[in-house]
Amino acid sequence: MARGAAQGTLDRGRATRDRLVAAALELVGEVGWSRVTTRLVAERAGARPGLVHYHFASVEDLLVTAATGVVRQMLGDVLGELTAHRDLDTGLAWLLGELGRYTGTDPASLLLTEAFLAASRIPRLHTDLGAAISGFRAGVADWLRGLGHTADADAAATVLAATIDGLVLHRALDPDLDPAALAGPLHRLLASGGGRTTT
Amino acid sequence: MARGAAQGTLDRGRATRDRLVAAALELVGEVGWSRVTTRLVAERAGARPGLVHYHFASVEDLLVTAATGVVRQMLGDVLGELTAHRDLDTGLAWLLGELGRYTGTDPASLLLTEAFLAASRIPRLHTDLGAAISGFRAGVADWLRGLGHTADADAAATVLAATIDGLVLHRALDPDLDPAALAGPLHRLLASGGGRTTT
DNA sequence: GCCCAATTTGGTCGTACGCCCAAAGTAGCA
DNA sequence: TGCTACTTTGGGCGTACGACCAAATTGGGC
Repeated sequence: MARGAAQGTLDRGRATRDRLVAAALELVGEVGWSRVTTRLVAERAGARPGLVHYHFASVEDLLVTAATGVVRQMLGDVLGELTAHRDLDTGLAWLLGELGRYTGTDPASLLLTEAFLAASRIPRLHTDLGAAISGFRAGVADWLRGLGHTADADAAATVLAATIDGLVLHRALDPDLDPAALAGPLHRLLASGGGRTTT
Repeated sequence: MARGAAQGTLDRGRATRDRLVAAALELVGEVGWSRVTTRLVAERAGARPGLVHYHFASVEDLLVTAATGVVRQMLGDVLGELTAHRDLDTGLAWLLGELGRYTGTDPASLLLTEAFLAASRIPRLHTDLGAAISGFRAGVADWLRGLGHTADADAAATVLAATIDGLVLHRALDPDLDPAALAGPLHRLLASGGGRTTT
C-alpha cells in the first residue's frame, strides 16, 4: 500500500498517516472508541475523509493500529523506568507518583481502558494487547526477583499490574483517590519476606 | 410518566419496562455500550422500537438506569458475602473463587467495565457509580478493621477494590490468569501485622 | 357496560455513518 | 522533460440511527 518507490512522496504519505493515527488516539479518549468516525478523524488531522480509507482498510483498522502502538510504548516506558530503580521503596514511590499523573479521565487513561474493552471484541487487538501486558508482567517479576523477592514474584507482579489498571479505573470515579497514600499496603504486597509466603 | 391510576395496567407497564432494562443489560455486554440502539433493545425485549422512548427519555437514560441498578446490586451482594466471613483466609478464598467466575469476557464483566468508562462522560452515572464504589470500599475497610487490621484498613481496602476490577480487566486478555494463584500476595496486602506498617 | 388513562403500535423525518471510486495533483527518476 | 507511482480530492451510494407522534388498543374503576 506504500512500498517500493520514491522517497519523498513516501515520507509525505507517512507523515499524513501519522497525523491520522495521532488524531484517532486523541479522539478515542475524547469521544470513546466506537464514536470515532472517518469524518471526525479527518477533520482533526486536517485531511479529507477519503484519505482515511486510503491509508487504512477501515476505521477499526486505524484504531487497532493506533491503540496497539501507543499502549505498547506506554507499558515499555513504565517498565523501563520502574526497573531502573534498584530498590523497592524508590521504585514504588516513583510508580505511585507516575500513577498520580493519570487522573483516570485524561485521554491517555481512557484510551487504555477503551483498548482493553475493544480487545474483547477484536481478535487482533486481543492478541497484541495480551502480549504487551504479558511482557509487562514478566518484566516486573524479573525486577522483583532481582531485588531478592524469592517466593511468588510472578503472582505479585500479576497483582501489581492489575492494581495499576484498577486504580486508573477507580480514579476516574473518585478524584480524591491518592495513589501515594497506598504505599503501605502495596509495599507489603511486593515484599517477599514477612510471615506468610510459602503456606 | 406512569403514576396515579389503575393497578393492573401499571403492572403491565412495569413488566415491560423491566424487560427493556434486562435487554439493555444483555446488549451492553454483547455489543458494547454505545452500540446499543433503540431497535436492538426493542427486538431483544420483544417490543416495538417506539416503546423505548415511551418508558425512557432516551437510550442513554435507559442504559444509565440499567447499569446503575445492576452494579449497585452486584457490589452489594459481594460485600455482603465477603464480610460474612469471620477471618481473612476464608474470606479471601471465597473472593478469589468468586472472581474466577468472571472470565472478563462474559456480559457481566464487560458491563462493569463499560459502565466505568461511560461514567467518565455521563455525570449522573459518574455520581451514582462513584457512590456505589465508595460504599464498597468503606464496607471492606470496616470488615478488615473488625478482623484486627489496625494500621491502614482504608488504604488496603482501596487497593483491594482496584485490584478486583483490574483483574477482571486483565483476565479478559489472559484466560490463563488464575485468581486463586494470587492468594499469597493478596494475603500479605490485607494483613496489618508484618514488618512495615507505620513507617 | 361505559369511560378514560395508561400503554402500545407502526411509521416518518432528518442526520450521520462507512465505504467506495474516478479524477486530479505531486514529486522523484530516467 | 516526460514518465510513473504515490497521494489526495470531492462527491456519492446505501444503510442505520435517534427521536418523535398520531392513532389504536388495553383493562381497571365507576
